[in-house]
Amino acid sequence: MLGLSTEKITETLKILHDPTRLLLMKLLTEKEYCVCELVGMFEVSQPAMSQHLRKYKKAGLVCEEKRGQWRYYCFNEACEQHILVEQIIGQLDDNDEQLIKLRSKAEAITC
Amino acid sequence: MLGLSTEKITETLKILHDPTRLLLMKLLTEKEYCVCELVGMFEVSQPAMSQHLRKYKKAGLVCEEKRGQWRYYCFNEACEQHILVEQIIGQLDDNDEQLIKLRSKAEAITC
DNA sequence: ATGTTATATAAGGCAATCATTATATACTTG
DNA sequence: CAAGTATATAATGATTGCCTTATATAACAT
Repeated sequence: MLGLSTEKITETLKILHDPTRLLLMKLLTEKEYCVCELVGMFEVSQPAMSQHLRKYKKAGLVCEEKRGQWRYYCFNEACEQHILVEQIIGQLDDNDEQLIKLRSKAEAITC
Repeated sequence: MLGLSTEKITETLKILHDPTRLLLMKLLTEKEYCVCELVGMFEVSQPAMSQHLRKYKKAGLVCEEKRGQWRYYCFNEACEQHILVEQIIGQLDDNDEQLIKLRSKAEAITC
């Protein structure tokens, strides 16, 4: 086991220490979402969501796919930090109220 | 497995996203240190170290023991977030240069 | 081509974080 | 008790982070 550098770990924790980004990452490990869905689910502004996603992208945490006028994001399972990320979100209570609400909202959204 | 709340996880990540506090936590899981040792090892000011330790303490991450004029700190293995913390520091490369330097400095310090 | 929708980027403001300087507390030693 | 050492706390200032507003880009529809 080689392990990660201090810098890589702190970079990852800086990204996931935000509640929106922590829950968002949990969802992105389960399936892909397009930006407009995420904006609706989290009730944040479109630029705010876009900036959250940019942080993930800069750290290599997500895959991005453009289809039509939409961009879909999901967790990049091949990233260097994938075990760390999986362990962190694995600590989340699966019955977390916010998570349940987010998932139910997702179903109601059509971009 | 119950899991932790979003707030508890983000609180913990906020504490460990700082490189000094990440490495420091790694050391505190191995053995106890007094504040003056830590100040010498990390080459930070005494108040800065004291404030780092206060953050740990506020989050319940450390045990504190006063012996003589020294205060010794170590990881609180009974804390709610102990698995999360152990997983995060478990990702650290054990041969991390900074870690090796810190440990060798520790031996040279006598308060 | 024009308008509309989806998304990104840039610029600005406010709040949180981190280190520093200064001061306080508490124990120890003479 | 006075001086010294270890530690904590408070106040200030600089930096960073996150959101907002405004604007740009790109795909699609008419």
